[in-house]
Amino acid sequence: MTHKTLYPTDIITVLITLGETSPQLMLLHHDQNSPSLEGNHYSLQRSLRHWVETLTGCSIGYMEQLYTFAEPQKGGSSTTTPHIHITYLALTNHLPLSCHSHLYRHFPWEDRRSKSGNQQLENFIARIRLWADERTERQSRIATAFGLDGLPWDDTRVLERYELLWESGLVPRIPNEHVDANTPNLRDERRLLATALARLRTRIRYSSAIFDLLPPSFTLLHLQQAMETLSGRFMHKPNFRRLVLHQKLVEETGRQDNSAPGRPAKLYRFCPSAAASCYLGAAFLPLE
Amino acid sequence: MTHKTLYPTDIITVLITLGETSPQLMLLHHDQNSPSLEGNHYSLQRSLRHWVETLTGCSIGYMEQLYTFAEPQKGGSSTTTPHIHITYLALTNHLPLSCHSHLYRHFPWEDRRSKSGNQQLENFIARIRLWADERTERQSRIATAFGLDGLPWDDTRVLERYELLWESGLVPRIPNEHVDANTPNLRDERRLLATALARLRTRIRYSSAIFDLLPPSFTLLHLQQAMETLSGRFMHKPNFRRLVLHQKLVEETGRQDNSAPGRPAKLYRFCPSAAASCYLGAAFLPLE
DNA sequence: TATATTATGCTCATAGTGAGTATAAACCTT
DNA sequence: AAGGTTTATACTCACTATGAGCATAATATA
Repeated sequence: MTHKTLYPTDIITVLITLGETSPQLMLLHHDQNSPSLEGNHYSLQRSLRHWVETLTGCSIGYMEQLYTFAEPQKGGSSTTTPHIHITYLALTNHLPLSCHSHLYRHFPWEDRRSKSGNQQLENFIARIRLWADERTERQSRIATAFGLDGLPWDDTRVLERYELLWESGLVPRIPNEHVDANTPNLRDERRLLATALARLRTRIRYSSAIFDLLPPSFTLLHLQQAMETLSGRFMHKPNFRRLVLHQKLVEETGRQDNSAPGRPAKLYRFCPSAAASCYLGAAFLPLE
Repeated sequence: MTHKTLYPTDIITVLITLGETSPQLMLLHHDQNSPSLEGNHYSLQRSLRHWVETLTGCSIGYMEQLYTFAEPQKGGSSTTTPHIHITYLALTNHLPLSCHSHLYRHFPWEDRRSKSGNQQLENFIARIRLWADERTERQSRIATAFGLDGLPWDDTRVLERYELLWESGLVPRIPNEHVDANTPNLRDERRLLATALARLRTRIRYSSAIFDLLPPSFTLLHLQQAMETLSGRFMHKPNFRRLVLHQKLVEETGRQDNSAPGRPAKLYRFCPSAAASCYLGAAFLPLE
């Protein structure tokens, strides 16, 4: 019997909450100092969920495995056994702790609602086209990633965009700052965050995951703004309402929200019975 | 400095080809006996691709990481350090080796084209409803997974279906046979295969991955039958043609296919320029 | 009472889809 | 050579979802 190859492995959870204008995130690093988790994939996610919940005091809704990253150990050559980072995405509607950070601070160009984000994006596109030069391979990657040459902007292509910016040197290759103090030793942490944002945007589009980021009752505008914050795009209000109501995704609570000016909005609650075939990927307003 | 937690880790590649009536698969197990791979996630997939290609003599098209499974080591309790299996999905249009197996042999109920598959599914549904009893939690999982109570059949929910069948005991919990001789020691290998089939069906629906399973030139019927084989459903021929041609996914080669009886069909080739916003998830015929 | 502000409801043109039918081009049989 | 079989390809029609914009309702405030 030969020896098994042993890799240093840790588990990183990207915990997402909804902020005012940006998704908030918190990284939780499960490693050798943490209590050991159950050992099979059925129970691993369950016990990881419990560990995160007790550590942060929040209640996690949607959770899924994101990606497994491998990176060379510090100082080692590229063929020494790499570090393994198994990463998870978790959503919560309330986080008692406050040591989290704005996701769009790391990716301002992913927020197409803001003037500054659009300007930075425009700047990037101009410069990355120079980098691409005449190479058609690069040009077509750029076109699909950034929605050029008649192709539409796809908010879920976060990772493609980040990789192109990284390759072209438009974002610094070695980050000199970290998300928070107890950050894991992932060399390029933004790659993980880009993966998380991409997955998140896919999930809120094709599943009812958005409701795990909202309080139990909400107005349709709250729901719309949550979608807008996460997708980084504005939506058409009447069409968004039609989209949600037509699918019977929500039901009236009978109460109203009087905190805002104007006509008070009805409060709704999520209707899980219609969640199976949920689709919220329409009703976006055109960009620029 | 504390010790890092070390896990025995291997990499399993699920290599998929197109057979006559079923997807074919081959599992490739990269472990301590294999040459070591490059250590970061950029190069890991690249060197894994190269390793698989030289080992099998095929040329891999689409490739992506699937999922990372953890399972307790044999004989160990549930809290000892688990085995880690990092798994990848890879597609090829030609495999010189012949030691592969029919995917639907493991999941006959996933092939809705065959009489026997439909009958087994019907049988399963009847029996799993008894298992669910009055528990609404289980009932709703069953309804979305199997497309009951007015919900549509979703061919990508392979894993949900397999998990329900596993939990209810309708498929044996400990498999007594293996896919091939040099199979990895994954306790429940069918779970990996179900994950692979689910991902595969999603990819051919929303990307141009199907063309990596076809030869360079093909008729529209070849293309349709490839989609039918992988999704396990029949499609509406005129509508499928319209779907493909309208998106300009293919272009004529000028040649014809005279091997089949009847009017000869035009041979087409894939048109990568239109691949960015590829969608082949329509034109399915109704079931039953 | 008038006005601002927001919620909610409605219309209309268009594109995509499901379902079915009609024609075209090959071969085979007699 | 004529007619039939088989498959490819083209077309029609109804319906639904969507994009875009407009109209009305209900509250607060001046």
